Parts: sequence; C-alpha cells; structure tokens
Amino acid sequence: MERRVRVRFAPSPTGALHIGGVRTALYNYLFARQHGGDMLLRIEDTDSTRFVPGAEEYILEALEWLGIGIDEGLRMRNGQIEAVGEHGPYRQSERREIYHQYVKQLLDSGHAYIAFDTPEELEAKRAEIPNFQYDARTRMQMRNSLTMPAEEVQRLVDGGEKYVVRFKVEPDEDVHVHDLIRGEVVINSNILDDKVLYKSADDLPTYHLANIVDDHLMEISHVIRGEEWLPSAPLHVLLYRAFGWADTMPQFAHLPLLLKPDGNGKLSKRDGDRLGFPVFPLEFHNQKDGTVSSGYRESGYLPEAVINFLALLGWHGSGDQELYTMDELIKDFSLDRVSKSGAKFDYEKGKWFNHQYLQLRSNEELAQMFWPVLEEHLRDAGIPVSRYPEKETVAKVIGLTKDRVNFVPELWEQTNFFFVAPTEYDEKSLKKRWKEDSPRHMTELLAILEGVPSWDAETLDGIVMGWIADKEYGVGIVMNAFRICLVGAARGPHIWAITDVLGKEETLARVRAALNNIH
RNA sequence: GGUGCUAUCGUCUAGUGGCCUAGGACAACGGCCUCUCACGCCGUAAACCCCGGUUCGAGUCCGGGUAGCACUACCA
Repeated sequence: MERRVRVRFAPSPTGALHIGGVRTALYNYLFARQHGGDMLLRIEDTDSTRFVPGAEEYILEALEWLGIGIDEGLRMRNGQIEAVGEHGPYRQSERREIYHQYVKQLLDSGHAYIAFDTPEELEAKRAEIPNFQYDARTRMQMRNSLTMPAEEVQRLVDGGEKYVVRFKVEPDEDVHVHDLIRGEVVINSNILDDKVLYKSADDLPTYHLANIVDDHLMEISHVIRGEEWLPSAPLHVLLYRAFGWADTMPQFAHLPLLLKPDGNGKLSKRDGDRLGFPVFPLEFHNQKDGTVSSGYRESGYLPEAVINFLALLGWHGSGDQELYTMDELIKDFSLDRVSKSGAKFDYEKGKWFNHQYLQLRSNEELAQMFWPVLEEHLRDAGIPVSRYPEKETVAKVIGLTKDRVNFVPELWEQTNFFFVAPTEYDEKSLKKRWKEDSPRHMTELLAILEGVPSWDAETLDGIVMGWIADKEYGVGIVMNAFRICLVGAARGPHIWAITDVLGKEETLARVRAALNNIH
C-alpha cells in the first residue's frame, strides 16, 4: 500500500529564516505538490533560551511571500497566523504532555535513563578527558539511574533535582540509514553518544525526541532536510525502533548545503553582510540582539526569481531548461536529480534570474513597485509634489528602460533624467561627444525644433535627419550633443523616445540650458 | 582528534562504460546591431583532484591517497 505523501518543514524560531532553510522548504513543497500530498509546517521551539520574538511570524510571512503554500500546521493568512489540521498543536512548546508520555515509554522499556550530571560536571569531564563522550563506555561512571539505587533516583526527582533523560544507545551495532539522495549510509552505534532526549529544567524535550515523536504522530512519510542532519540520522533510526515504529519510519533525504560564494564553509548571515547581498528572504529586525538583516524582498527581488534561483541551486531539471515557473518546478522536480555536493551560493546568477522575471512583469506593475523609490528620489531632488510625473508616464519610461536593469530600485539610475533635468554634464561624455561645433549645431537645432509642425518621433526624425543631411553634418556628432543636452550624458534610450516623454517645451528648455552651461 | 558525506570549466551543473575532439547556464572576453549607454544576437576562452586497478575501452566501476564540508551540546 502506498503511503500518502506528507512532508514537513520544521524551523526553529531563533531568528530570520536562512536562505538555505528556504530552499529546504521549497524542495519539501515541490515534493508534496508533485505527489499530491501534504506540506506541513511545524515550529520546533524546544530551546526556550534561543527563542526570538517575531521569528515565527517572519518565517510564515516569508513562505507566504514566496508562494510556498502550507496545507497543514501553521501558516500566514492575511497577516494572521492560523493553525489548520488534525495533528496539532503544531508548536512543540505546546506539546509537552504528549512528550511526557513518550519519555515515560522509553524509560519504562529500558531504552532511556535518567541522568543527574550537571552541565558543569559534564564540562569538567570533557576538560579532563579528551574526546569524552557520554555513551556505553562511560555511562556507568556517571550519576544516573543506571548507577544509582532506584529509591535514590526517585528521591532526587521528587525533590526537584534537575535531571535529563538520555537515550541508551546499544554499542557495536551498524546502523543503516537509507537516504533517497545518497543511498545507504552506515554508521556504527559506538560513535553515537547517549543523546539527551528531555530536560526537566524547562520540561521540554530536545530536538531528537520531539522530532521523532511529532513526525510519527503527524504521519510524515518523507523527511527532507539539510545535510547537517545526516550524522544524527542513525540516532533517529534507533529512536524509531525503540518506539516500535520502524515499519512506518519516514524515508530520509538529506540535501546538500549552501556554501559561501568565496572561500570555504557553510553560507552564513555574516557572508551576506560582508559580500553585500541578502541571505534572508525578508528584511528582519531582530528584537533580541537589535540587528537588522537585509532581505531579498526589500532588495527588489521578485519572489518567482528567488524560487527559480534557489530551485536550481543543488537540483537540475530533466533537460536544459533554466527558467521555471512554480508549476513547472512541481511537474519536473525529482529527488534523484538533487546534487550530492554542496553548492556555492552564486549571487550573480540570482541577479540574472531577477532580470529575466522583471522583463515578464508589465510596465504598470513595475511602475507601481517603483513609485515609492521614485518618490523618495524626487523629494531628495527637491521636486515639488505638483510636478511629480503621471503614473502613465512612469510606466512608459519603465517600458523604455526595464531591459537594462536587474532590480526595480535600479530603475532610478536609468530613468532619473526623465524626471529631473540635468544640472551637470558627464565629463567623459563631453570630452568624447561635445565638439567645437556642437554649440552652433545645437543653436541651429533649437530653431528647427521650435518650428516643427508636430512633436511625434517620426516627424522629428524626418526633419532633423533631413537637416543634418543637408548641412552634411555628422549624425553621430549632432545626435550625441543633443543627447547630452537632454540626458546630461551619452547614455539612455533612443533619442526620439526621450523627446516624446519630455515634450516640446522641456526639450527646448534643456537645449537652451545646456547652451548656457556647457563651456 | 573521531565519524560521515562529497569531489567535472571561476560559479551552478549535464554526463549512470563507447553517442565526450566533455554539453548547457551565469560571470569574463570579442564581434554584430547602433546617435549613446544598455538590452539582444553571434562567437571565444575555460573543467573530468591525484595514483593505481577492472575492461578491448573509464569523467563514468573498484581501491588507496588528497582536499573540502558537515557532525561531534541539557542548539536546532
């Protein structure tokens, strides 16, 4: 019998959602959708000391922005967090009673034991003995229910002594983990330590226990997570067995890591700050440490570009296709086309993806996105609100320039001269394009433009080109000088597209101004 | 240190024993287009970590090195 595909993304609310985590969420989502299964979101907040306020909202909002839909568990709807599904609660901190029962099961069956060693004692032990590990070799020398009389253990527990419950790993066993991406991975249980499963100090389980219990109870069929979990996968297998859940144990798939673009190591928040690109989907204001992290959304990225870019970092399609919509990704996704090796984060390619998706958006849509940026620049330039451009004009100008930008905010550098007349002229352009004859040419051009019967591109082109031909002037010389008058530099879209937006009056004014100001 | 994972152009990758004089994409470089700058188009350069073995034949399989990464917490 085929089991219903149910996968989960289970982040910790310890800060902004890392871009690698986003990719993990994406692959889970793609896998679920492709198989007509469910995508769950569970919050793993078993470490009360690392909780960061707002992180949960952030995670859910980021997924919503990216279009990674959640079928069950926690999700964002119209700015509100909602919980859906029959397997709740979906925050581990709200599942204490559930875990109690399973901790007890393990204790009763002899798969776990109570340990009283304090963090300080353990630290001292590690300092004293190199490579100390709490395991079959050492557990009999420690303060735990294996070495102490039952009454003594009971007395300490009843007396409120802080303790932890540790998993009793049986030695000398080869544990096999079948990984969907890497195949068979075998690890001997001797290298595993007796992991802490539960801590009485905050009455919460650790990741390992909560994770197995929840995945089982939530009927998860596939665990798709980062490679950093591969070393603990054997422990998880052992836990499933200890609980007697081996036959419904989910299948594992460990994803390759996202690496630093330069040098070595895992991509981190620091790399983003250092190299100047975001490593988080959304901007995040960390209330706990006061830091602000930049986000893809705020940097002008389109969600579909981020998705496409991330999808191809560590996975490839069945053919040469690089541009994928979410639906196409769902159709083509396959775990066996996920790479085994880590992928260096290539920010340059991310830009290219954004460029591609930017071209697909309508001018009106882009104008809408660009408007706040534009307003700010116009304010800085001292343009009165009464002289702000029409939305239609902005859209038109974007249509002329969008193919040369990667991000919406960059539109300003390409379009500023449409909205603000040049006050200075680019020196390089002047040197190369403003010749001795240019003032005379521009004076003549001014007279011609003043007398044109209509201001459309075709008429202007006919008249001006005719005049240049008559006088045997160089087209390049005249047109570039004209361009400098209007733009302030030798750049920009076609000249008649510029005059069209500027209008007759403004065009003539700029030529006159240039005649006065360029020496 | 221990354990595990990984190893093709600068980067992301294709490649599952002959189709590989190793393919695509980003970036780089050159050309075309052109009143300019871009875009676009066309093209160039650029890689199988090393050593053995198996085989008629290895980027592809095996072994050993080497390197990188991850894990090694009362964090996830």
